Amino acid sequence: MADQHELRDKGLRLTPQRELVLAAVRELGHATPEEVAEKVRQTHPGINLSTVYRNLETLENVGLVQHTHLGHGGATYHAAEELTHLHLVCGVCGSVGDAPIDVAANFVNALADDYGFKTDVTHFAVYGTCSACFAAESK
Amino acid sequence: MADQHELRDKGLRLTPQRELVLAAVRELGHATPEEVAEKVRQTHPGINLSTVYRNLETLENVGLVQHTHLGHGGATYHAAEELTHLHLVCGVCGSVGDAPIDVAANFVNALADDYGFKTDVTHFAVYGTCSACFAAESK
DNA sequence: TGAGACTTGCAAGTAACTCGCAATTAGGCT
DNA sequence: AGCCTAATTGCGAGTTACTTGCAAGTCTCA
Repeated sequence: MADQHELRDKGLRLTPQRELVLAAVRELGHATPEEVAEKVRQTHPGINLSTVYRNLETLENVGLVQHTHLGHGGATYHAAEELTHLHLVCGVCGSVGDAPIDVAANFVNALADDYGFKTDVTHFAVYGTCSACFAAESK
Repeated sequence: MADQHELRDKGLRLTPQRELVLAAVRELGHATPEEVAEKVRQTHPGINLSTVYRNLETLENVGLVQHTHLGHGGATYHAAEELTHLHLVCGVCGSVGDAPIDVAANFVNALADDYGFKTDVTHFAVYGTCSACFAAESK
């Protein structure tokens, strides 16, 4: 029942929709609001898209999920506990790879030291060309 | 007249709209399509927004401009020759700072060595909190 | 100068959210 | 256990930021 309490603990009401949205985000890893809605509809067909949007926002406010910009405009949501990696988005094939935050540690520190800028590397994706596409491209 | 040839050289037709869009991007540094349109309207009031979008796309295809995602969904355009810096977007105040690409060199290399991922650091903004907001936040 | 391809302007269309509001429902209280 | 109030949901309309189809206009090259 820890699952029921984490929402209550944050001062949120425990509604089926809310639980399902959170569960969907966790299960999907990273997903657009649309994908979350689709997932939730498997068990709760009537859920409205705006409810999904509002719940994602609410859950984000209390720190249970976070969104990341992977490009093209739309945001994708992650469970907060999974946000331990950064996203490598390939501009050619569109794939999204992961890399541990550590690889960016130097970069983050440099920005902090030189510009006082406190970087959240997970919020935006890192754009480039993945190894597969790079190999294909340069052939 | 080099200005007229650079478009022709790329195999593009030289239309007033096209020139003005390119000039606007250069003058504005970084701008949304909407801002480009507004700028162009100062000298060419009738220009249509879709013409701006299409020209930005065309100019991007031939490498004269590039777009960057600064968050919130919209893209901003830059003249290709100005893309020598990365963008530090503050999530609190929304300001966009610049930093030379060099600070990311280590990071880019690490990604290349460990993941074969060829990063284009200028394409996506770097998200975080600027020094001013960080100071204000932690008070 | 003339033909043909490329461009533009315009209007309608689409995608992805956002907002207002009435009906519903969770939770604390008694 | 039942009630009351505020939070939440569903729904429809509205908004924002582009995208697309097409006819009319314009640039190039021969």
